[in-house]
Amino acid sequence: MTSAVGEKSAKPKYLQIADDLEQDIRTGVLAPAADVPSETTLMDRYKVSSGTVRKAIAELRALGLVETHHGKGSTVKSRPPVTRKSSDRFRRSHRKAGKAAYLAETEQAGVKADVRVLSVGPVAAPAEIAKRLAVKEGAKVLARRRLYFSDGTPTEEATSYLPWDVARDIPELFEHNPGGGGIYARLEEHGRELAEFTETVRARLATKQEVSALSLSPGSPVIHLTRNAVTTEGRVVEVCDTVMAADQFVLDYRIPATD
Amino acid sequence: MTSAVGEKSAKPKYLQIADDLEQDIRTGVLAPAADVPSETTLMDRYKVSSGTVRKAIAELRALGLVETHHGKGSTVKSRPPVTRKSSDRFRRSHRKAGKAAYLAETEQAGVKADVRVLSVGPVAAPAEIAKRLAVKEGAKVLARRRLYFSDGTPTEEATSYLPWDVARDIPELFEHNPGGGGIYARLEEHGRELAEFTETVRARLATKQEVSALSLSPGSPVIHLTRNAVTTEGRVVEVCDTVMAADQFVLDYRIPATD
DNA sequence: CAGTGGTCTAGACCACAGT
DNA sequence: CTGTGGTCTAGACCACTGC
Repeated sequence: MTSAVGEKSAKPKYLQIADDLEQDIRTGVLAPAADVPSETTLMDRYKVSSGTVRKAIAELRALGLVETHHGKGSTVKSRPPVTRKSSDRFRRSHRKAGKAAYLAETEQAGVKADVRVLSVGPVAAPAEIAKRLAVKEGAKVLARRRLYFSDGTPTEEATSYLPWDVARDIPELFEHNPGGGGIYARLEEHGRELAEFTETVRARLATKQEVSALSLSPGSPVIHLTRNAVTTEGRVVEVCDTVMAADQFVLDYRIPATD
Repeated sequence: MTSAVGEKSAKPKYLQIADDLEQDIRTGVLAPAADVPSETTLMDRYKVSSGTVRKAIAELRALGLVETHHGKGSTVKSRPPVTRKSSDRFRRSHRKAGKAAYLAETEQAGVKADVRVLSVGPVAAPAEIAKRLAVKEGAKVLARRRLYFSDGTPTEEATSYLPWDVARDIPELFEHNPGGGGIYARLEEHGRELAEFTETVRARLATKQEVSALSLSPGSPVIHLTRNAVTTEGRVVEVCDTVMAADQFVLDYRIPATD
């Protein structure tokens, strides 16, 4: 008897089934990308009703171990290598060499990176962005929305906001491809010397829009990163709002031990 | 008719009910800490069966809007102010003033902070910790496990690991209370001058152990932060492994624009 | 004790995928 | 078309809370 479930145990059946399947996944009996047994198969195997099997599968989905597709079934998630955002990715020397930040890092991680620019144009500044840029809420700012891919799967959605008076004078910023070194290189070429960046990191569950944009499963966590680019004059000339699939990224920071 | 659900709409009933309740929460009809209507009440109100109501409530739980307690019911989550880990929390001047890092920051956020030291003593170094400390896996290291509370609710579990030869000479590190300024102050008093910290940030869903330790709901996201403390000689004298409830923390970092 | 949520059943019907 | 998952019902019984 391979499946002894429900024998006056403390654990509910659906958790026992989920744990069984989790074992199979972790030990490799169910390899990445393999099909999880269908609901009817599991109903037979464990002598339970559909609702119980469905709850077990839902548990695995919540753990991020499987993904389910209507009409096809559930498959074990593959664990793609994580990209690493080192905190030296904004080195001026990288920009001078014509590399944008995202390329400087994904390249050394051995991942095929890809960007699709979704939109470029004026928008009304949302509240938090306006505050960071020190403009009025709803003021006209330039927004550049883009979607990043690692090895073909979307992993990150980012929107850069620039004050209109800054962006106005830099025609490349209105192009889909802002040129080598990215928008930071263009800003520095036009007299906006960058002194520092500040990043704010939050983690939360993905919204419905993010689930579809990044093709996540509902209930997946995301990292929400908001970055200010500050010039030597102390002006914030760009705010970049980024949402990343949490399982794809590890963020690294260095903090000097100042007095 | 206040509750028009199920009228050949695209949306499943359980989502319509969840959306209804979400509106009530966001508009304040259901205030924080207020009781969500009981399942039987909702079954009556919407003329649906128990399973459908339960799925709606589960949806709200997944969104982090309510929490459910067996035998009592569901209540709207209060949104406690987020603590903010500014990257200047390791300033030597704070240590000299006798403040530990966690106090230096929570104090200025107006939150009642609390620590409980769970254990202090030698352990065998886990793989990743050993690598960071440059010792052999399984080597004896000093571990200090502690649990942090904000306004009475547990929000963060942290374990510090120190190489045995470093910890050995500092008796305060074996006490539950390491004294003013925390363990970093003690390290510096004993000739380990700290030059920098490096932090690695990940986000993921909470494990079962973390769910119970931090009293989260299953499927809640956590921030997993691992910090190295590096001396001027380049030695890593402490690794701190921290798991935080994601909705309680915002991490702030400054990155100078180096060449 | 009554009222709450937690688990589970044995079906039904619908929507989607692939043959 | 068959097989898959997605929604839903109308109950049952159990476990926890608080009076």
